[in-house]
Amino acid sequence: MPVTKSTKLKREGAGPRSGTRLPERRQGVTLADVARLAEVSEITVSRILRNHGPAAPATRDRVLAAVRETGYVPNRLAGGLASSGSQLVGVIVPSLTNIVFPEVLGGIRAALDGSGFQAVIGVSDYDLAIEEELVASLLAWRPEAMVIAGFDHTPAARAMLEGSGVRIAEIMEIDSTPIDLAVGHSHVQAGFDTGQYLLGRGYRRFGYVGHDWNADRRARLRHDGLVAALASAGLSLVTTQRTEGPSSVAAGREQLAALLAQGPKPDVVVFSNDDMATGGVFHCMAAGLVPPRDLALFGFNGLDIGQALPTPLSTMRSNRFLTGRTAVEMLLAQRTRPPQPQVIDTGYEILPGATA
Amino acid sequence: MPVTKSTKLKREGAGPRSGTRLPERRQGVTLADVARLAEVSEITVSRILRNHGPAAPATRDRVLAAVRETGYVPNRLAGGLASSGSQLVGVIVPSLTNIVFPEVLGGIRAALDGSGFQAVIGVSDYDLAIEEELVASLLAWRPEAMVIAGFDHTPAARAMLEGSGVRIAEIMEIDSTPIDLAVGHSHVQAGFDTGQYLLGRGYRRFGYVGHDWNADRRARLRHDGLVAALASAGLSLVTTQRTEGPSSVAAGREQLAALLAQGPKPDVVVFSNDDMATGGVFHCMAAGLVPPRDLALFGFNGLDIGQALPTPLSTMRSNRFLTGRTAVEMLLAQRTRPPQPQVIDTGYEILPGATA
DNA sequence: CGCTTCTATGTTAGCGCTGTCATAGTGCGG
DNA sequence: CCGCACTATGACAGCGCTAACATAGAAGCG
Repeated sequence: MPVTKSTKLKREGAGPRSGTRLPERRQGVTLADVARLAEVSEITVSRILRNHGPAAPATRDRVLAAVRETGYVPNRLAGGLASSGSQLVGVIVPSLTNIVFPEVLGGIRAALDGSGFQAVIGVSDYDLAIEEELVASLLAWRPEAMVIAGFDHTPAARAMLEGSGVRIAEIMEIDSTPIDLAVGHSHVQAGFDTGQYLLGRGYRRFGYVGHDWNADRRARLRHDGLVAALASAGLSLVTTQRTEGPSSVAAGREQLAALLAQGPKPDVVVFSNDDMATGGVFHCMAAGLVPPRDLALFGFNGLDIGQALPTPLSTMRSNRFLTGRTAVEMLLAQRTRPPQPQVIDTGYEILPGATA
Repeated sequence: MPVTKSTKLKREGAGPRSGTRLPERRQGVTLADVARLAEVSEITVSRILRNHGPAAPATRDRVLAAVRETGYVPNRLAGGLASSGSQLVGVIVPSLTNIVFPEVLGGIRAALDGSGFQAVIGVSDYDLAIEEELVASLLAWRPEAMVIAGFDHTPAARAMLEGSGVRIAEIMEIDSTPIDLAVGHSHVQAGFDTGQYLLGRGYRRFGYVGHDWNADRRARLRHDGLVAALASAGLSLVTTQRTEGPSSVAAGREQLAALLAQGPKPDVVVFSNDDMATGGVFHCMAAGLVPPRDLALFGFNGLDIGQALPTPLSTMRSNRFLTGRTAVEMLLAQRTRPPQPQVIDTGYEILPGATA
């Protein structure tokens, strides 16, 4: 066999590269370098590294040795371009500091595990303009699929998503019609069920403590569902308190204090989520109020922190991990969009706890 | 206005080789399509889209209109390949569910904002083998820089990082010599200072509650620093409790209960971090112990949750956001590795709180 | 023993974009 | 008017890799 077959132009020159001998781990080792060292063609190296197509054990060993010796790291940009497939899944979430999103990402990573795909994460900070930029930016990497939290997108972002042709999962809610696939649960229904549950427990004077509705539209949907449940019993919220900022334990504490300092006294307060509700529990502790005797509290999400409280929080658990995993599993199982948008309900359950 | 304009020109000639004229990629507007529509060359479109080189206003308008009409999204794989620059920064963190890492990512994103660079995040789950895979995988995208938490890497991962030639920031600790740049603070010193501080407050019978040291080596460094401070006062830990699992509020609660149920009674317990310490506070609340009167508690990190507690946690605040931001700023400011490894201390401060 | 079927490897032709150098057009001073 | 410095645009050659199509032996087979 022809040993020194230089298919392409040989790159001679006083550059930082040296002969094909010493294992000098340098940036700029290419397939051609490995192929030359192993005395095979580039495509053979490529095939062996990807476990694609047949290969003689002896050749394989020689190639792998050459890879090790040169410290070769494949260039995915080139690989993706050549095969028009990036092995990437784009993910856009509004936040990473709200623990529910890292949990979703955990599910996504679990589904991706062993698939050879990798997630590229974008964080929109609850800002649709940033989300639009992220959509463009991630689409530019030609992902095989996209996962994006929520249904709220700018028209441009929606157009890009639709026009991209890649499979799209809109997750965390199912109260609207998705572009392609929705995985999550109904927040309106969750809010409604919360109301029904608490009415069933005998509460009648409902208070609400929430955070920014513009950013967290899902929190508003739950609120609306709650109000609907109350309305169906001829009731309405007796008092409401809402911060313009994001949800946090500190905000929940402050907002409950503010709520109780003014206006009618509720017998139960529903919080926009567990972070806020945990803050509410802290306020009660500091103020000497014992839930649910003096005041009942109810959250949403079913976070670990709420369940580790001295008095476990009464709340509703959503399946974040399952949502992320299911979304990616469905996306990878069927690489083309179905004729009709699909919706998967990952559900939720009430955690009775001891605060309501 | 997602009007249904004939965005993607329908291409026929589905034959395997339809000359070099009409591209009939299933789905994908390319520069060539835009160029044809705008009646300019591809390079002109490329230059205008990148704001690179001169362009007549009329041409620019025509090109931008064509881009809009076709819904063109640049292919970054191709762009990166051609210019050998991906505009990517690889980031590897051990976890996203531990809030400190999203906070670091916040700092990284802040530094990246407006730079045109994008972060690609890998999560190692505190597993060095996974970290090694991630290093290879991220390096394959030819990032301009890498940020990685900690100094602990497999030999192979270290070799890849060193050999890649790209700038590397090892963050969150500075107790070892970095490959290139370290940004963070000394955990040994933090542990030592914790000990000194508590000794100064009069505590003498120290207990320790921790979590998995194999995964979280930095927690161990703090422990070691604490022990050193005690030793310098002729003391040692009177009792220790450690879970094999990760840190969590629930684990902290259980471990403190276990610690108090057996062996000598401490007058202060130092926790491996704020999550664990918060669990400790919860245990005290449930057990009727009032800190610091009955038992003092001390954490690490300075998380919001600890400060929102009815009794704010005594702890040490580290600057996660600053660490992430500083690391990326330094990396981008100087694109080649300095002759000597650099170390930046982002420090910490004691939050007195009210539990110790 | 001619012919099909594998297996192992190579050759060719781009993937979509950008760096580099070349080429027209333009205003302007001398 | 010529040369000069620009400005605006284009032609061309790859970046590093892989799909698709060869090719050449080695079996398999009736």
